Amino acid sequence: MALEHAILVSLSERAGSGYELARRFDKSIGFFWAATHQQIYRVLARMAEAGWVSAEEIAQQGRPDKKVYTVSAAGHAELERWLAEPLEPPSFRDELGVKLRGAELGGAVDSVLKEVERHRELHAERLAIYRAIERRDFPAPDELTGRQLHQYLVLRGGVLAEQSFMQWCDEVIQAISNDMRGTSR
Amino acid sequence: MALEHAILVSLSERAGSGYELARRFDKSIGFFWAATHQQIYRVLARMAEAGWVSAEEIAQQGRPDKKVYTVSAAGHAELERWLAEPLEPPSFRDELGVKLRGAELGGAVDSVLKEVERHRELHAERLAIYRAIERRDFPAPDELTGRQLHQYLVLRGGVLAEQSFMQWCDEVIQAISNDMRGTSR
DNA sequence: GACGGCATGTAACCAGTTACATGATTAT
DNA sequence: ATAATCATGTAACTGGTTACATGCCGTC
Repeated sequence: MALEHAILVSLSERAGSGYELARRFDKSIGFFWAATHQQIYRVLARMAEAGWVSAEEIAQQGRPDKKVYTVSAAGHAELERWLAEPLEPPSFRDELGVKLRGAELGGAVDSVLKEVERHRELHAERLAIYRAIERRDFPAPDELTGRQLHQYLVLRGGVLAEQSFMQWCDEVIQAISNDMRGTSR
Repeated sequence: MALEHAILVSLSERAGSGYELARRFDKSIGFFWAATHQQIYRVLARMAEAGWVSAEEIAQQGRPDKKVYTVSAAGHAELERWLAEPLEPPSFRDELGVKLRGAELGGAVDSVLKEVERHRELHAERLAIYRAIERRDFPAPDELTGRQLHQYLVLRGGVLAEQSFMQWCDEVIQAISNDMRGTSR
Protein backbone atom coordinates (compact mmCIF):
# COMPACT_ATOMS: atom_id res chain seq x y z
CA MET A 1 0.00 0.00 0.00
CA ALA A 2 1.67 3.15 -1.14
CA LEU A 3 -0.94 5.50 -2.55
CA GLU A 4 -0.85 7.20 0.85
CA HIS A 5 2.85 7.68 0.45
CA ALA A 6 2.68 8.81 -3.16
CA ILE A 7 0.18 11.44 -1.99
CA LEU A 8 2.46 12.46 0.87
CA VAL A 9 5.32 12.92 -1.61
CA SER A 10 3.17 14.93 -3.99
CA LEU A 11 1.66 17.11 -1.26
CA SER A 12 5.08 17.70 0.28
CA GLU A 13 6.26 19.09 -3.02
CA ARG A 14 3.19 21.30 -3.20
CA ALA A 15 -0.08 21.53 -1.20
CA GLY A 16 -3.26 20.95 -3.17
CA SER A 17 -6.87 19.80 -3.26
CA GLY A 18 -8.12 16.32 -4.06
CA TYR A 19 -9.00 17.48 -7.53
CA GLU A 20 -5.55 18.94 -8.12
CA LEU A 21 -3.98 15.72 -6.89
CA ALA A 22 -6.14 13.75 -9.31
CA ARG A 23 -4.79 15.99 -12.12
CA ARG A 24 -1.22 15.29 -11.00
CA PHE A 25 -1.96 11.59 -10.99
CA ASP A 26 -2.98 11.91 -14.64
CA LYS A 27 0.58 12.96 -15.41
CA SER A 28 3.92 13.43 -13.57
CA ILE A 29 3.67 11.21 -10.48
CA GLY A 30 0.84 9.34 -12.18
CA PHE A 31 3.25 7.97 -14.79
CA PHE A 32 4.56 5.60 -12.18
CA TRP A 33 1.67 5.41 -9.77
CA ALA A 34 -1.85 5.28 -11.19
CA ALA A 35 -4.86 6.44 -9.15
CA THR A 36 -8.41 7.61 -9.84
CA HIS A 37 -10.06 10.59 -8.20
CA GLN A 38 -12.45 8.42 -6.18
CA GLN A 39 -9.58 6.57 -4.65
CA ILE A 40 -7.70 9.77 -3.96
CA TYR A 41 -10.66 11.34 -2.16
CA ARG A 42 -11.15 8.25 -0.05
CA VAL A 43 -7.49 7.92 0.89
CA LEU A 44 -7.26 11.65 1.56
CA ALA A 45 -10.19 11.38 3.99
CA ARG A 46 -8.49 8.50 5.75
CA MET A 47 -5.20 10.39 5.91
CA ALA A 48 -6.91 13.46 7.36
CA GLU A 49 -8.49 11.28 10.04
CA ALA A 50 -5.10 9.79 10.87
CA GLY A 51 -3.69 13.32 11.16
CA TRP A 52 -1.16 12.93 8.34
CA VAL A 53 -2.63 15.88 6.47
CA SER A 54 -4.75 18.85 7.45
CA ALA A 55 -7.41 20.33 5.21
CA GLU A 56 -8.17 24.00 4.82
CA GLU A 57 -11.47 24.83 3.19
CA ILE A 58 -11.09 27.59 0.63
CA ALA A 59 -14.06 29.48 -0.77
CA GLN A 60 -13.75 30.46 -4.40
CA GLN A 61 -15.76 32.78 -6.59
CA GLY A 62 -17.31 31.26 -9.67
CA ARG A 63 -16.06 27.84 -8.67
CA PRO A 64 -16.94 25.23 -6.08
CA ASP A 65 -15.16 25.49 -2.76
CA LYS A 66 -12.12 23.32 -2.42
CA LYS A 67 -10.20 21.71 0.41
CA VAL A 68 -6.48 22.31 0.22
CA TYR A 69 -4.47 19.63 1.97
CA THR A 70 -1.12 20.18 3.64
CA VAL A 71 1.20 17.54 5.08
CA SER A 72 1.39 17.70 8.88
CA ALA A 73 4.34 16.85 11.11
CA ALA A 74 2.80 13.42 11.68
CA GLY A 75 2.51 12.97 7.91
CA HIS A 76 6.14 13.87 7.44
CA ALA A 77 7.11 11.41 10.16
CA GLU A 78 5.08 8.70 8.43
CA LEU A 79 6.81 9.44 5.14
CA GLU A 80 10.19 9.08 6.80
CA ARG A 81 9.14 5.84 8.46
CA TRP A 82 7.98 4.43 5.14
CA LEU A 83 11.13 5.52 3.31
CA ALA A 84 13.31 3.67 5.80
CA GLU A 85 11.22 0.50 5.51
CA PRO A 86 12.37 -2.22 3.11
CA LEU A 87 10.27 -2.72 0.03
CA GLU A 88 8.72 -5.98 -1.16
CA PRO A 89 9.86 -7.04 -4.61
CA PRO A 90 6.99 -6.15 -6.92
CA SER A 91 4.89 -9.04 -8.17
CA PHE A 92 4.68 -9.46 -11.90
CA ARG A 93 1.43 -9.19 -13.82
CA ASP A 94 2.10 -9.58 -17.50
CA GLU A 95 -1.20 -10.14 -19.26
CA LEU A 96 0.32 -9.96 -22.73
CA GLY A 97 2.68 -12.73 -21.69
CA VAL A 98 -0.22 -14.91 -20.60
CA LYS A 99 -1.93 -14.27 -23.92
CA LEU A 100 1.17 -15.09 -25.89
CA ARG A 101 1.61 -18.29 -23.97
CA GLY A 102 -2.02 -19.24 -24.60
CA ALA A 103 -2.19 -18.07 -28.22
CA GLU A 104 -1.52 -21.42 -29.83
CA LEU A 105 -4.08 -23.21 -27.63
CA GLY A 106 -6.82 -20.84 -28.70
CA GLY A 107 -5.75 -20.68 -32.34
CA ALA A 108 -5.24 -16.96 -31.84
CA VAL A 109 -1.61 -16.39 -32.78
CA ASP A 110 -2.64 -13.86 -35.38
CA SER A 111 -4.76 -11.70 -33.10
CA VAL A 112 -2.18 -11.85 -30.29
CA LEU A 113 0.44 -10.69 -32.77
CA LYS A 114 -1.79 -7.73 -33.62
CA GLU A 115 -2.10 -7.00 -29.91
CA VAL A 116 1.67 -6.94 -29.56
CA GLU A 117 1.89 -4.51 -32.47
CA ARG A 118 -0.79 -2.30 -30.95
CA HIS A 119 0.91 -2.28 -27.54
CA ARG A 120 4.19 -1.46 -29.21
CA GLU A 121 2.58 1.71 -30.50
CA LEU A 122 1.04 2.57 -27.12
CA HIS A 123 4.45 2.28 -25.50
CA ALA A 124 6.08 4.29 -28.29
CA GLU A 125 3.65 7.12 -27.50
CA ARG A 126 4.43 6.86 -23.82
CA LEU A 127 8.14 6.95 -24.58
CA ALA A 128 7.65 10.06 -26.71
CA ILE A 129 5.97 11.79 -23.75
CA TYR A 130 8.89 10.88 -21.48
CA ARG A 131 11.35 12.12 -24.06
CA ALA A 132 9.51 15.43 -24.33
CA ILE A 133 9.57 15.87 -20.55
CA GLU A 134 13.25 14.99 -20.56
CA ARG A 135 14.02 17.68 -23.15
CA ARG A 136 11.84 20.28 -21.47
CA ASP A 137 12.76 19.76 -17.82
CA PHE A 138 16.19 18.14 -17.88
CA PRO A 139 18.22 19.48 -20.80
CA ALA A 140 21.52 18.94 -18.98
CA PRO A 141 21.10 15.75 -16.90
CA ASP A 142 24.79 15.56 -15.98
CA GLU A 143 24.56 18.72 -13.93
CA LEU A 144 21.55 17.76 -11.83
CA THR A 145 21.77 17.34 -8.06
CA GLY A 146 19.45 16.47 -5.20
CA ARG A 147 15.72 16.36 -5.76
CA GLN A 148 15.92 17.25 -9.43
CA LEU A 149 18.41 14.48 -10.03
CA HIS A 150 16.07 12.02 -8.32
CA GLN A 151 13.13 13.18 -10.39
CA TYR A 152 15.20 12.79 -13.51
CA LEU A 153 16.27 9.28 -12.51
CA VAL A 154 12.67 8.19 -12.03
CA LEU A 155 11.84 9.48 -15.48
CA ARG A 156 14.93 7.73 -16.80
CA GLY A 157 13.53 4.49 -15.38
CA GLY A 158 10.40 5.04 -17.42
CA VAL A 159 12.45 5.62 -20.56
CA LEU A 160 14.48 2.45 -20.05
CA ALA A 161 11.39 0.35 -19.29
CA GLU A 162 9.57 1.57 -22.40
CA GLN A 163 12.59 1.04 -24.61
CA SER A 164 13.09 -2.46 -23.32
CA PHE A 165 9.39 -3.28 -23.76
CA MET A 166 9.51 -2.03 -27.34
CA GLN A 167 12.56 -4.10 -28.05
CA TRP A 168 10.68 -7.15 -26.79
CA CYS A 169 7.73 -6.33 -29.04
CA ASP A 170 10.04 -6.09 -32.03
CA GLU A 171 11.62 -9.44 -31.27
CA VAL A 172 8.21 -11.04 -30.84
CA ILE A 173 6.87 -9.57 -34.08
CA GLN A 174 9.94 -10.68 -35.97
CA ALA A 175 10.06 -14.19 -34.55
CA ILE A 176 6.35 -14.90 -34.94
CA SER A 177 6.04 -13.47 -38.45
CA ASN A 178 8.99 -15.58 -39.40
CA ASP A 179 7.49 -18.66 -37.79
CA MET A 180 4.13 -18.19 -39.52
CA ARG A 181 5.81 -17.88 -42.89
CA GLY A 182 7.88 -20.95 -42.19
CA THR A 183 5.12 -23.25 -40.96
CA SER A 184 2.64 -22.30 -43.69
CA ARG A 185 5.15 -22.91 -46.46
CA MET B 1 -9.07 -9.86 -14.52
CA ALA B 2 -6.94 -12.60 -15.98
CA LEU B 3 -6.18 -15.14 -13.27
CA GLU B 4 -9.05 -17.18 -14.73
CA HIS B 5 -7.36 -17.04 -18.08
CA ALA B 6 -3.91 -17.80 -16.77
CA ILE B 7 -5.43 -20.89 -15.12
CA LEU B 8 -7.18 -21.85 -18.36
CA VAL B 9 -3.85 -21.62 -20.19
CA SER B 10 -2.05 -23.66 -17.56
CA LEU B 11 -4.79 -26.33 -17.34
CA SER B 12 -4.98 -26.56 -21.14
CA GLU B 13 -1.30 -27.40 -21.20
CA ARG B 14 -1.85 -30.02 -18.52
CA ALA B 15 -4.76 -30.92 -16.20
CA GLY B 16 -4.07 -30.62 -12.49
CA SER B 17 -5.36 -30.03 -8.96
CA GLY B 18 -5.56 -26.69 -7.18
CA TYR B 19 -2.47 -27.60 -5.25
CA GLU B 20 -0.53 -28.48 -8.39
CA LEU B 21 -1.63 -25.20 -9.96
CA ALA B 22 -0.40 -23.33 -6.90
CA ARG B 23 3.00 -25.03 -7.40
CA ARG B 24 3.07 -23.93 -11.04
CA PHE B 25 2.27 -20.40 -9.95
CA ASP B 26 5.36 -20.51 -7.76
CA LYS B 27 7.42 -20.93 -10.91
CA SER B 28 6.92 -21.07 -14.72
CA ILE B 29 3.64 -19.26 -15.34
CA GLY B 30 3.97 -17.63 -11.92
CA PHE B 31 7.00 -15.66 -13.09
CA PHE B 32 4.65 -13.40 -14.99
CA TRP B 33 1.41 -13.92 -13.13
CA ALA B 34 1.52 -14.16 -9.33
CA ALA B 35 -1.20 -15.97 -7.38
CA THR B 36 -1.57 -17.58 -3.97
CA HIS B 37 -3.21 -20.93 -3.31
CA GLN B 38 -6.22 -19.37 -1.57
CA GLN B 39 -6.95 -17.29 -4.59
CA ILE B 40 -6.50 -20.22 -6.93
CA TYR B 41 -8.95 -22.39 -4.98
CA ARG B 42 -11.53 -19.64 -4.96
CA VAL B 43 -11.22 -18.89 -8.66
CA LEU B 44 -11.21 -22.59 -9.50
CA ALA B 45 -14.49 -23.03 -7.61
CA ARG B 46 -15.99 -20.11 -9.49
CA MET B 47 -14.77 -21.49 -12.81
CA ALA B 48 -16.24 -24.91 -12.06
CA GLU B 49 -19.57 -23.28 -11.30
CA ALA B 50 -19.43 -21.38 -14.60
CA GLY B 51 -18.69 -24.66 -16.36
CA TRP B 52 -15.28 -23.62 -17.70
CA VAL B 53 -13.60 -26.55 -15.97
CA SER B 54 -14.78 -29.90 -14.64
CA ALA B 55 -13.37 -31.51 -11.52
CA GLU B 56 -12.72 -35.18 -11.03
CA GLU B 57 -12.17 -36.32 -7.47
CA ILE B 58 -9.26 -38.70 -7.23
CA ALA B 59 -8.66 -40.85 -4.17
CA GLN B 60 -5.02 -41.37 -3.31
CA GLN B 61 -3.31 -43.74 -0.92
CA GLY B 62 -1.17 -42.21 1.75
CA ARG B 63 -2.19 -38.73 0.59
CA PRO B 64 -5.28 -36.56 0.80
CA ASP B 65 -7.77 -36.88 -2.04
CA LYS B 66 -7.39 -34.33 -4.77
CA LYS B 67 -9.62 -32.77 -7.39
CA VAL B 68 -8.12 -32.79 -10.84
CA TYR B 69 -9.47 -30.03 -13.04
CA THR B 70 -9.82 -30.26 -16.82
CA VAL B 71 -10.77 -27.45 -19.21
CA SER B 72 -14.22 -27.99 -20.73
CA ALA B 73 -15.42 -26.92 -24.19
CA ALA B 74 -16.97 -23.83 -22.60
CA GLY B 75 -13.64 -23.06 -20.95
CA HIS B 76 -11.84 -23.36 -24.25
CA ALA B 77 -14.40 -21.06 -25.87
CA GLU B 78 -13.88 -18.54 -23.08
CA LEU B 79 -10.13 -18.68 -23.59
CA GLU B 80 -10.59 -17.98 -27.30
CA ARG B 81 -12.95 -15.12 -26.57
CA TRP B 82 -10.47 -13.57 -24.17
CA LEU B 83 -7.55 -14.00 -26.55
CA ALA B 84 -9.41 -12.10 -29.29
CA GLU B 85 -10.30 -9.27 -26.92
CA PRO B 86 -8.07 -6.17 -26.87
CA LEU B 87 -5.97 -5.66 -23.77
CA GLU B 88 -5.87 -2.57 -21.59
CA PRO B 89 -2.45 -0.99 -21.35
CA PRO B 90 -1.12 -2.03 -17.95
CA SER B 91 -1.06 0.66 -15.28
CA PHE B 92 2.28 1.40 -13.72
CA ARG B 93 3.02 0.81 -10.05
CA ASP B 94 6.61 1.68 -9.32
CA GLU B 95 7.03 1.91 -5.58
CA LEU B 96 10.81 2.32 -5.77
CA GLY B 97 10.23 5.30 -8.04
CA VAL B 98 7.90 6.89 -5.51
CA LYS B 99 10.51 6.34 -2.81
CA LEU B 100 13.27 7.83 -4.90
CA ARG B 101 11.15 10.85 -5.67
CA GLY B 102 10.39 11.29 -1.97
CA ALA B 103 13.87 10.49 -0.66
CA GLU B 104 15.10 14.06 -0.38
CA LEU B 105 11.93 15.20 1.40
CA GLY B 106 12.37 12.58 4.08
CA GLY B 107 16.14 12.98 4.37
CA ALA B 108 16.36 9.34 3.33
CA VAL B 109 18.55 9.40 0.23
CA ASP B 110 20.98 7.03 1.86
CA SER B 111 18.45 4.36 2.80
CA VAL B 112 16.71 4.60 -0.57
CA LEU B 113 20.05 4.10 -2.26
CA LYS B 114 20.54 0.95 -0.19
CA GLU B 115 17.08 -0.21 -1.27
CA VAL B 116 18.04 0.26 -4.92
CA GLU B 117 21.18 -1.80 -4.34
CA ARG B 118 19.18 -4.51 -2.60
CA HIS B 119 16.60 -4.64 -5.38
CA ARG B 120 19.35 -4.81 -7.94
CA GLU B 121 20.50 -8.03 -6.30
CA LEU B 122 16.95 -9.44 -6.16
CA HIS B 123 16.55 -8.84 -9.86
CA ALA B 124 19.98 -10.27 -10.59
CA GLU B 125 18.85 -13.48 -8.91
CA ARG B 126 15.65 -13.51 -10.89
CA LEU B 127 17.63 -12.97 -14.08
CA ALA B 128 19.91 -15.89 -13.19
CA ILE B 129 16.83 -18.13 -12.85
CA TYR B 130 15.57 -17.05 -16.27
CA ARG B 131 18.98 -17.64 -17.77
CA ALA B 132 19.09 -21.13 -16.30
CA ILE B 133 15.65 -21.95 -17.74
CA GLU B 134 16.80 -20.56 -21.07
CA ARG B 135 19.84 -22.82 -21.14
CA ARG B 136 17.91 -25.86 -19.96
CA ASP B 137 14.74 -25.59 -22.06
CA PHE B 138 15.72 -23.51 -25.07
CA PRO B 139 19.32 -24.24 -26.04
CA ALA B 140 18.64 -23.39 -29.71
CA PRO B 141 16.13 -20.53 -29.73
CA ASP B 142 16.50 -19.89 -33.47
CA GLU B 143 14.96 -23.23 -34.29
CA LEU B 144 11.86 -22.95 -32.14
CA THR B 145 8.36 -22.92 -33.63
CA GLY B 146 4.78 -22.67 -32.39
CA ARG B 147 4.03 -23.06 -28.72
CA GLN B 148 7.64 -23.52 -27.71
CA LEU B 149 8.62 -20.37 -29.52
CA HIS B 150 5.89 -18.47 -27.70
CA GLN B 151 7.00 -19.83 -24.36
CA TYR B 152 10.53 -18.80 -25.14
CA LEU B 153 9.46 -15.30 -26.13
CA VAL B 154 7.64 -14.80 -22.84
CA LEU B 155 10.76 -15.86 -20.99
CA ARG B 156 12.77 -13.54 -23.23
CA GLY B 157 10.50 -10.70 -22.08
CA GLY B 158 11.43 -11.49 -18.51
CA VAL B 159 15.13 -11.43 -19.38
CA LEU B 160 14.87 -8.06 -21.13
CA ALA B 161 12.82 -6.54 -18.30
CA GLU B 162 15.28 -7.69 -15.64
CA GLN B 163 18.27 -6.49 -17.62
CA SER B 164 16.74 -3.11 -18.17
CA PHE B 165 15.79 -2.80 -14.50
CA MET B 166 19.33 -3.66 -13.48
CA GLN B 167 20.72 -1.08 -15.87
CA TRP B 168 18.47 1.51 -14.26
CA CYS B 169 19.69 0.50 -10.80
CA ASP B 170 23.28 0.90 -11.91
CA GLU B 171 22.62 4.35 -13.30
CA VAL B 172 20.83 5.38 -10.12
CA ILE B 173 23.61 4.06 -7.87
CA GLN B 174 26.25 5.79 -9.96
CA ALA B 175 24.46 9.12 -10.20
CA ILE B 176 23.47 9.32 -6.54
CA SER B 177 26.83 8.21 -5.16
CA ASN B 178 28.42 10.80 -7.35
CA ASP B 179 25.98 13.46 -6.21
CA MET B 180 26.50 12.66 -2.52
CA ARG B 181 30.25 12.92 -2.91
CA GLY B 182 29.88 16.18 -4.79
CA THR B 183 27.53 17.95 -2.42
CA SER B 184 29.35 16.91 0.75
CA ARG B 185 32.72 18.02 -0.59
C1' DG C 1 8.87 -35.03 18.51
C1' DA C 2 9.26 -31.45 15.12
C1' DC C 3 9.26 -30.02 10.48
C1' DG C 4 8.17 -30.06 5.64
C1' DG C 5 5.28 -31.66 1.89
C1' DC C 6 0.60 -32.81 0.15
C1' DA C 7 -4.10 -31.25 -0.13
C1' DT C 8 -8.13 -28.51 0.79
C1' DG C 9 -10.44 -24.80 2.32
C1' DT C 10 -13.01 -20.47 5.32
C1' DA C 11 -13.18 -15.70 6.99
C1' DA C 12 -11.97 -11.11 7.41
C1' DC C 13 -10.04 -7.52 5.44
C1' DC C 14 -7.98 -4.11 2.22
C1' DA C 15 -7.28 -1.92 -2.22
C1' DG C 16 -8.91 -0.66 -6.48
C1' DT C 17 -12.59 -0.14 -10.20
C1' DT C 18 -16.99 1.27 -12.13
C1' DA C 19 -21.05 3.56 -12.01
C1' DC C 20 -23.73 7.17 -10.38
C1' DA C 21 -24.78 11.90 -8.47
C1' DT C 22 -24.57 16.99 -8.04
C1' DG C 23 -23.98 21.67 -9.56
C1' DA C 24 -21.84 25.96 -11.12
C1' DT C 25 -19.09 28.29 -14.87
C1' DT C 26 -16.97 28.91 -19.29
C1' DA C 27 -16.07 28.00 -23.99
C1' DT C 28 -17.86 26.34 -28.63
C1' DA D 1 -27.82 24.15 -26.65
C1' DT D 2 -23.93 21.30 -25.42
C1' DA D 3 -19.71 19.98 -23.79
C1' DA D 4 -15.71 20.64 -20.98
C1' DT D 5 -13.65 22.06 -16.65
C1' DC D 6 -13.73 22.62 -11.68
C1' DA D 7 -14.88 20.29 -7.48
C1' DT D 8 -16.64 16.82 -4.32
C1' DG D 9 -18.37 12.75 -3.12
C1' DT D 10 -21.38 7.79 -2.28
C1' DA D 11 -22.29 2.89 -3.27
C1' DA D 12 -21.62 -1.49 -5.02
C1' DC D 13 -18.56 -4.62 -6.56
C1' DT D 14 -14.28 -7.24 -7.77
C1' DG D 15 -9.83 -8.84 -6.95
C1' DG D 16 -6.20 -9.85 -3.94
C1' DT D 17 -3.90 -10.50 0.74
C1' DT D 18 -3.40 -12.32 5.38
C1' DA D 19 -4.54 -15.19 8.89
C1' DC D 20 -6.41 -19.31 10.45
C1' DA D 21 -7.85 -24.32 10.25
C1' DT D 22 -7.46 -29.37 9.38
C1' DG D 23 -5.12 -33.71 8.89
C1' DC D 24 -2.11 -37.38 7.18
C1' DC D 25 2.61 -39.01 5.79
C1' DG D 26 7.55 -39.34 5.72
C1' DT D 27 11.98 -37.82 7.16
C1' DC D 28 15.55 -35.99 10.35
